[in-house]
Amino acid sequence: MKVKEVTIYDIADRLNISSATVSRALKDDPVVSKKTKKKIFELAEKMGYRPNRFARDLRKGKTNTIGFMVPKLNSNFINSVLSGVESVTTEAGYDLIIAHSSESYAKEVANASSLFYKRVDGLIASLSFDTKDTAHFRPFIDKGVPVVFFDRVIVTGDSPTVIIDNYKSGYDATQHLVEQGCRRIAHVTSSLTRNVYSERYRGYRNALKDNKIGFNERLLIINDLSEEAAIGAAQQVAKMKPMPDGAFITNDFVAAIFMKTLKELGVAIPKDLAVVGFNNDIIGRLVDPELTTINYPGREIGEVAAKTLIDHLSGGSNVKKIQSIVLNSSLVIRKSSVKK
Amino acid sequence: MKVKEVTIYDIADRLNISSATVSRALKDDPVVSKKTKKKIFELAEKMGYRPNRFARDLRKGKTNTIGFMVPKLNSNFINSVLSGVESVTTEAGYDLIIAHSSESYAKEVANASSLFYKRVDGLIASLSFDTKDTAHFRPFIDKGVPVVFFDRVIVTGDSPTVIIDNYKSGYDATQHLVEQGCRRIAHVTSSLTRNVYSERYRGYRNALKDNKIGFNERLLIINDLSEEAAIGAAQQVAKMKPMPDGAFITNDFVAAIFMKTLKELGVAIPKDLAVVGFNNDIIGRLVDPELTTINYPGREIGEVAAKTLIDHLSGGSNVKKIQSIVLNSSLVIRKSSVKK
DNA sequence: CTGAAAGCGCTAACAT
DNA sequence: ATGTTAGCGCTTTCAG
Repeated sequence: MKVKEVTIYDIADRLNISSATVSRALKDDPVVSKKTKKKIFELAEKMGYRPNRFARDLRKGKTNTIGFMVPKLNSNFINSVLSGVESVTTEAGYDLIIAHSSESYAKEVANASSLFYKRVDGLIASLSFDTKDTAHFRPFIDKGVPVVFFDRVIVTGDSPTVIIDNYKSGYDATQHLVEQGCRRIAHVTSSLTRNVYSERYRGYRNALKDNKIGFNERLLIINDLSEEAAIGAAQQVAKMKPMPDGAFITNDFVAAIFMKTLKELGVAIPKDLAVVGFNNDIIGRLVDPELTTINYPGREIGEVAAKTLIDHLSGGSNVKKIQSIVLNSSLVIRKSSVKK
Repeated sequence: MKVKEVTIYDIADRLNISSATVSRALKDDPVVSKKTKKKIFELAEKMGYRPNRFARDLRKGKTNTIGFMVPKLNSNFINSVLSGVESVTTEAGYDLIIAHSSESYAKEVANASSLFYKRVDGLIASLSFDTKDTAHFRPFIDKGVPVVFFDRVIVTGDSPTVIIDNYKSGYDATQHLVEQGCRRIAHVTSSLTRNVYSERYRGYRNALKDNKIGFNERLLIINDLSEEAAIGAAQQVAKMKPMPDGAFITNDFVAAIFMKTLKELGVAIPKDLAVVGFNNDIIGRLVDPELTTINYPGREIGEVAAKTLIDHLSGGSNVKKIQSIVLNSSLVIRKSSVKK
């Protein structure tokens, strides 16, 4: 059943020329005459020739493959990033291998090793919740395989990061709540060892401070951003006396569930409690009231990360020279936070 | 900067044995003595050896790669499927190459060709809206590369399909609306050339018929399932006189936007109009009222599709013998449809 | 149990 | 403008 594959030798034989000429012609090398090129293309087409990538990769020592390492796949944000990455890499002729860690450090380390053995030409990565260090990226750096981090990053000095200004976004979100008259603002977020969350938290703290509002540790709720955690956070907030009058929540999914749970508990939003989310997922426009959020341009992040990597790969810029690329983010005000 | 890669020859040289023995040892071939194996493993580890996949692939003539062709990536359902596929293929040691067509037939054809040239060992695919035929899958079949379709499928006789019973699901959804007292039931769906939509439509029609409700062509709204289309459908429905009292909508995202738009137009849901969606996306539980829907087990579909493919690849079952695998789906009743 | 050697298909010197 | 040839790293007969 298995049909024999056509090789450049088969083409060469039939045309009584050398395989080298065929190889050159197929790459459209200008050194080959138009006439022979034409003959070769036609015959290749006719014989159903398809180039053998392994032979080529083996010869050239590169895979034309880029690794995409993320904590999860079932997130709107990650999927936007992926679509941005995909469009750029495809355009540039690279394949993508996707690996996700389910937010586990151990799995992330395993994935790194797997991609390393698969010899990806470059890596685009965002870290898991509990990733402690970047030792597992060392092999890539040591072998000269460029790595670009996005979103959840660690600045290593070897790999650029593509991010937004999480500090400013956190500050803006909090400031907005203050301007709406909120004085007891809860912050629902996740592990503060991750830059994205710690920066947003720092923005929250500083906005409070600049408005002379004391920080209340009980209003800081740290969890794993799961559905259960979101429900728990809402229940916790509803029980507080006095109840908070605002909440800055580090992602839209959690914010949506948080709002829903509070509504079920009889809390009016935004009247009793104003809510600001993060990410600008589509979900924020489907819930009632519509969710104020921070627009986080996933697709652009993906495009920039991929472009940076490919630039480096094609000998353009050097990835080591870039520490970070910061994209614009902005507050999107909707009904969930407007008290006035 | 580029560090030379360690090969089996380097290991062989250092140990004064042949590369063949090293190769065998590395594969844990029982024919190699425990002692030499141990030495080899240790040295390989120490020298930082990593096998060269292209050399191996070149030699063996297979890529250990599976193609995943879908119409889009930004869909909850597709992502569930992907996560199911990913877990199975990773487990079995296959890489995944992902290609999406943005619902374009032309792009789908191009993707098929690209994956064909990349010599994937197998293919898992779901068709675009306007895909007319499966000629672009012919090359795979002809070369003996197995293809498994899921969700949006065409029965070819060569490739199995993994699906749910869309007819029954459509019937159940409609029947449920009838039982809630609906008599003028709109159906919002997409291109009836795709099996999923035509089958659901058939279920809708037959449920109406079995309940002696006449079919009204004006209540059938066909669009591209975009946000704009969903808004348009809602506006269209709101203007009808008499207004429909129920709607069966072919996906949850569209249903959510449809409901939201109607609510803004002053229509009470479910009282004035009951809604049933399709897919059981998380979004359905976040909107108000919560959305009645058909549970469509994406992850299981992905797992089954991948297992079927890999089974075939490892010489287990023969993919040609299976025409289709139908997984269970079921009606999930929530507030958006309950009038009583 | 181990070794020698051919060859997978392609590319890139180095000729001519 | 084209041909010759070596070799990328591995697996797999075939021999011992």
